[in-house]
Amino acid sequence: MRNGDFATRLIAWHGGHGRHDLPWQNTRDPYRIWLSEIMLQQTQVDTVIPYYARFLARFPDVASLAAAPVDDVLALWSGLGYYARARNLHKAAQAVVAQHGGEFPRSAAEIAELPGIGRSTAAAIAAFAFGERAAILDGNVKRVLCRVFGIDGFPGERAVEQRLWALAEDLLPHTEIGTYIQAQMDLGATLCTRGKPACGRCPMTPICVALREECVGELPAARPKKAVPQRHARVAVIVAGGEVLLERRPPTGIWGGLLALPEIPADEADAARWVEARYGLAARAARPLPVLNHTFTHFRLEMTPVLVEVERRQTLAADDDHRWLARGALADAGLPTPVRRILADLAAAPGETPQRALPW
DNA sequence: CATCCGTGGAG
DNA sequence: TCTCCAAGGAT
Repeated sequence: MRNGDFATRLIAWHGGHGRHDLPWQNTRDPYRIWLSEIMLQQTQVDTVIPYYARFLARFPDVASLAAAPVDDVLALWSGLGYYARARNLHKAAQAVVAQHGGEFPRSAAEIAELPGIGRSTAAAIAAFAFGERAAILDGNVKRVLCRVFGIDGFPGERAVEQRLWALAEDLLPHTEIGTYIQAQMDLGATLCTRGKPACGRCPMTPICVALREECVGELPAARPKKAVPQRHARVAVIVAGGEVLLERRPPTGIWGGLLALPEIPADEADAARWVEARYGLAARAARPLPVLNHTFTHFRLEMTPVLVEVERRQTLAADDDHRWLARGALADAGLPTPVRRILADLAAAPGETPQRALPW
């Protein structure tokens, strides 16, 4: 087959069977396209849609995003994961304002210089917004190419990925780039899916190597298995006067830069004493709350929240790294999902004694 | 280059 | 309950 057949089939299929009404389509505004591409990194369409709408309502353009405090950006990202995306998005917006006069750069090469934007994302933005002839290589494209061209080996391996990039470049049509890029994503997302691909409705049926050799289910090759480590953490739910103390996490590592519950050192037996010593707050009592398990891609975390009620919060003033959060402000705070869950459960649970008001 | 970085859906 | 990984990028 000729390379051109791939694009021709794809574009023809997309007219009648592709997706045309996603919230980030039907625009050439690079800001809206950029935001969607970042949110969609390692994240499925249905998950992104409500976040995308809320984010755009609050930050309709690059200038408003650049001018915002990073905490406001993280708050709108809360629950979406991979929070470095939000921090990089904010940094990139400021770079567009400071270094490009508020105008989004127009070439894939320049776009890729911005933080959080790699080769594939830069190509998608340049293609959709400016019609540049640039290849993408996301999960959808990797899966489709591995199957249609019968490429074996785990796509995360350098050699396989290089081969896929070269192939993606070779397959690029000379016209209708935006449609072609979108069609690649649509084919992978709606027909050539990971499990149960709909080969019967696929435009690549006549040319698909995996289909012909009956190895669609084996391609692309799976990621090599690795043991997932189990970690444990105790976190302090420090409550005073209906507010809970949050502490900013270090800029690197899990939940970097987010406000979260303070982590109690593993060798610290007495949570109440630790709170008194570290924060100068007089603790009345400490009691464990229900354990919560959270699974990440690369480890599991068993979190044990310990409720520590303190006399008053005046001795520890809020600063940039410490915040007292009222229950009503929970929804608007940039918290990691398990922390949000712990606090929501606490707010919903009955008090320790029926007569006493909820601690928070 | 292998590892790290979140969360939720699907099977 | 468990596995696998989705519109990847930074280090």
